[in-house]
Amino acid sequence: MDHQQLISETLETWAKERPDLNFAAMGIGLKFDIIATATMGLAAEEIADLGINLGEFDVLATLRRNGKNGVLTPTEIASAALVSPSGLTHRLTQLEKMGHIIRQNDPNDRRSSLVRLTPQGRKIADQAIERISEHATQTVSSFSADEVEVLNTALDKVLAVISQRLTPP
Amino acid sequence: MDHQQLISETLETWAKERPDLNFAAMGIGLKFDIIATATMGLAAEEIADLGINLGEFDVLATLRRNGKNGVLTPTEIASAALVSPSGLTHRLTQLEKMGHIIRQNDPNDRRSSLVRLTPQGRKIADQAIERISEHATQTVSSFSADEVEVLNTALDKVLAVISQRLTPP
DNA sequence: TTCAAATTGTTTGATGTCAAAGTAAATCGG
DNA sequence: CCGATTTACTTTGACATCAAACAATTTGAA
Repeated sequence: MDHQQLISETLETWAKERPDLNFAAMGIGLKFDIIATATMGLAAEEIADLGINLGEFDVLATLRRNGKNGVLTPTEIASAALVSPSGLTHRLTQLEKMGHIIRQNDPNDRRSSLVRLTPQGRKIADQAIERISEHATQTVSSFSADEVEVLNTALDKVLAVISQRLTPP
Repeated sequence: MDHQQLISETLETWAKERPDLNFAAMGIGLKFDIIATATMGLAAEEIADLGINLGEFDVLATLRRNGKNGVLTPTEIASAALVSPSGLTHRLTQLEKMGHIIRQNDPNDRRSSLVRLTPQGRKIADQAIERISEHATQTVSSFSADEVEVLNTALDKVLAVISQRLTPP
């Protein structure tokens, strides 16, 4: 059974068992989840043979995007990559083992450290972003410019609502 | 920094570092991921005090939706809940400990078993679906009927494309 | 009938994540 | 200047998940 069928069947059977409830909105949430899971899974496959997963890519990308130096503190990376401090420590340890980053002492703050992208790490980041952006472009290649805009607008509106909900009024 | 800002900043800095690539489509994927993560996180919070997580809810829901008996085999549940066999075993073990389901022998196939929702499990499933559907409805309550339809249409189109990609041509 | 192949569910081992506790250092109020 | 608080990162412990190996059983073809 494919995903669309799974979703519609879920909504239909729920409607039958609980006709007192409204499942239209829940269906939207379900679609988001399935799309996001599939999209991220495909992106992960694109870079798997580079030896990194999406979380590690996110760290490399954050450093790579950050302009000329490719140097950030763990705290800066963690907030940009939406990962917990402990999660980041693990990612950095892995990336350091692979030689994609190095950890240096921060001369201005001995609690902190400086995470620096190595030339090798930069190369991997570039290969990964090429593949990921290209794959994403392919995925929506059947959409017209109008459709892409409609989609983006809708997503932005949902994002705005979600942000409100995350920061309770 | 909020999510929308994080996304736009990510796309802008990438565009600056790699002007040779196109990041519009990747931004859409990023939005999907952030929306889905937030939505699922909020849904999980809604049911946390019932003592179950979203994965366990999915199992209870699958049984609850399944009509009169509330009985399915593990294989049937796994395919409906998009979980691996080993992941399902763990969920069933937890739910059995809580008294929400029981595992019985399948009289027709001794390799298999029958998973049955207990009255208590049914009650939890009903409470959970009430909260989750209501919360989802609230989330899109600021959308017009038209906007909801536009969103659903767009999501269906994305789902269709994703399904193709998952089953390579 | 018989035995190889397929199916069903569990176990095992590994991974990636987070929350909370821990360690070390910087900051700030008195 | 000094002690309490805050900040920065790591360590520890717990958890959910998956893939692969496994054990038990059924199916199906010769």
